[in-house]
Amino acid sequence: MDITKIIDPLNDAQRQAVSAPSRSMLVLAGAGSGKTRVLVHRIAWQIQVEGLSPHSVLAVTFTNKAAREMRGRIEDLLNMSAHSMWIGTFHGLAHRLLRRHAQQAKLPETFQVMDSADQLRLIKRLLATLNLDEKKWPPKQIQWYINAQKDEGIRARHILETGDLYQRQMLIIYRAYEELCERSGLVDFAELLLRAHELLRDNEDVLEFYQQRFRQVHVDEFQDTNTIQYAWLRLLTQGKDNLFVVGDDDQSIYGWRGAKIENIYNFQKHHPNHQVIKLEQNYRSTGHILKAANQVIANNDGRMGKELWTDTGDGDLISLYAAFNEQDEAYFVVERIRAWVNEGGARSDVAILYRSNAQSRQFEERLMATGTPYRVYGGLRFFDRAEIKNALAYLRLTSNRHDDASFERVINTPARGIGPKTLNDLRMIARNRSISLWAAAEEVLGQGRLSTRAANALSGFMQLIRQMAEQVEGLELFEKVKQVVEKSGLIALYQNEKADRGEEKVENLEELVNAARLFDFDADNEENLGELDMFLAHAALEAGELQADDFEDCVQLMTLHSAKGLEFKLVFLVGMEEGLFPSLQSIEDAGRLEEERRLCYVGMTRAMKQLYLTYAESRRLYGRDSYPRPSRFLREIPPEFIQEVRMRANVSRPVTAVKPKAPGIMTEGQYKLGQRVRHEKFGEGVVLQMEGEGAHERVQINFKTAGMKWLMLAYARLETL
DNA sequence: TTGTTCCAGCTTTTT
DNA sequence: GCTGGAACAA
Repeated sequence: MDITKIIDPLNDAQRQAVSAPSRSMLVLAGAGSGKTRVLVHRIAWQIQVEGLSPHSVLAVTFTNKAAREMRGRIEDLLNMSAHSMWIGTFHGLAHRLLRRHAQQAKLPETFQVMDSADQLRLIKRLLATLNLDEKKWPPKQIQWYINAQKDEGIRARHILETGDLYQRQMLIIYRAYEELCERSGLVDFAELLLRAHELLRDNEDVLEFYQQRFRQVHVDEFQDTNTIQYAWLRLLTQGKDNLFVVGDDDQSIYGWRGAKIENIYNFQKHHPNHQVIKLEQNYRSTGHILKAANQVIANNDGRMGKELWTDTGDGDLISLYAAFNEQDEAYFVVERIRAWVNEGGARSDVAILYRSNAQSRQFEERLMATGTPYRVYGGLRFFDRAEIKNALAYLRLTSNRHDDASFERVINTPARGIGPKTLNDLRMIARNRSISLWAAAEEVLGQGRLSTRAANALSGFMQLIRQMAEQVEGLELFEKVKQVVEKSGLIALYQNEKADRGEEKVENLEELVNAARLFDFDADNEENLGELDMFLAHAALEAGELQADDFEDCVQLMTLHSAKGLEFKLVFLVGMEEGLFPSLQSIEDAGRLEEERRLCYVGMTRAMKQLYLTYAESRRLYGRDSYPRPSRFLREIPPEFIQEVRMRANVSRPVTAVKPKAPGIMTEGQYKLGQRVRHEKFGEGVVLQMEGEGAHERVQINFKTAGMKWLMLAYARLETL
């Protein structure tokens, strides 16, 4: 047995965590301290050294990506398939449990998972049937309310009626919502977790089975768990002392969506026999970056206490740039990126991180103007697109006719003359009789109380669904999808769409067929689902990153939230201004301000080599000019770690002066065309072209050995020969 | 059924 | 100041 592979790459603290005897364990893993590595090696250790069966392993993450990575790394390390281990997201694993025990979970075998967009639509529909005004009862707010209740494990029947009108109305809606989901066999994301918890709580045999099976339970990003997730973990590990959690209280940035940092403290209370191990050695960033980040986060109260360190030296100072306005900020950042690339850096090693998505535009424009490839994270995901959802709705209906959400979605897409009036009638009947819309439609048609036109349209639609279901029977999955996409008329609909995006939608539908072809169906899956239902669940649970240009060398643009867990050699943390970061909404509340500070900590610790902080002295926000003060987080960084960058030659450059300059040949300035120069790194070369002026002046040089390069004059430190 | 106009709202996001 | 959604008109 070769355990050196498992143990050797670890430092002392990591090794201690990995090789500790089975017990409750809390690993406080600072940013870049090898958190995933510890988790992966811990599991490998237990299997190889302690003889744990892979079958007895449960490992839970938050994202599909993290789950995939963990599985992959375990397989690499152990050189075996991790097939029999339960490694997945909370939602994915809850889904699996519910499929296996649908009956005991009091769910129909055919239940379908809906994503948040589906949920929102369902709520809007519900409001209509309840005759409630969306203005007075915003659907978003209702969605938030319902999910918040579920995250806390609270059902409508647990809520006591109070005199509060708002509360009472919410309760009425929550009740009706539960009823509707029940009837349609629909399960939202929060419901997956809550149901799974109830399943274990209320069925002793099921609980015992899984308690026996999962001898070791591992959790990633524990600081992000919410109440019900932790309760679920506790049930599974009750009385077993076998819960191994990894997390970082300083990186808890999802409090606003129900994550309970308190779970870390409660873990210690609930597991008196637990051990805490801190991972503080950082393998990512330079000393200056870490020291600055430590100082910032030290301003928070009630931390578990952790200080990152590195033995690889201090590195460069952190650069601070005070931009004239947001355009100047973008100009500066992009020029720096170009200098980085000119000096041989990869664009994919560079990230621009911002607090809110709206900030990306300025940078995109500059990047575009300079022809710098970039990629913005956090756009629409593949399975979130309307055309894809429509196709899936048709597929769902062929599989389960009583899926009301899907029924409503496509009953008039493409338009077939079934208007709101007919639909409303159906809704009323369905609601009064507690049946599905499909059943209501059948009934109405049987009674013949619709106008001929409406009746024809409706029966035409139902006929179409029945026909599709029949035709598709027995076909391969991708054939099914292909048939449905065509027969439903969706392709034709989008082909005729004159707007430029019609073509793209058709392509996306083709891509869906392709996704179905590539779908890796596990025939003896533990959920005993058919291939189609499995595919549908996959679509809901995994929204799918769709960037095909992953391979292109791109500058990365994303919010601070989506940057968590990633690392880049060169990081720009932009918009460091009061009101933006920390955001206006968080400034008043001490708790939320601390979360912003953690976000700042997360952002800073993404940087490996160089960190730039920028803010604008004036910024156009919501149509008016604002003159924000620099972020308080800047003041929390000791000045000795910061170097101020002043790139502007003339301080009061007019706003509009920052235009992309056409590359032209200029002979001004210090250098002349054909001038021979020497560069520290690239050696000797000849100046071929020049552009820009003042601090933005750049020259193109053909180096003897390093080839053609564009260099920023201000930084290149060229020596004339 | 489609196109236009008007108006509120405006962090962060995974499943 | 822009955007998305809803209301309204043709």
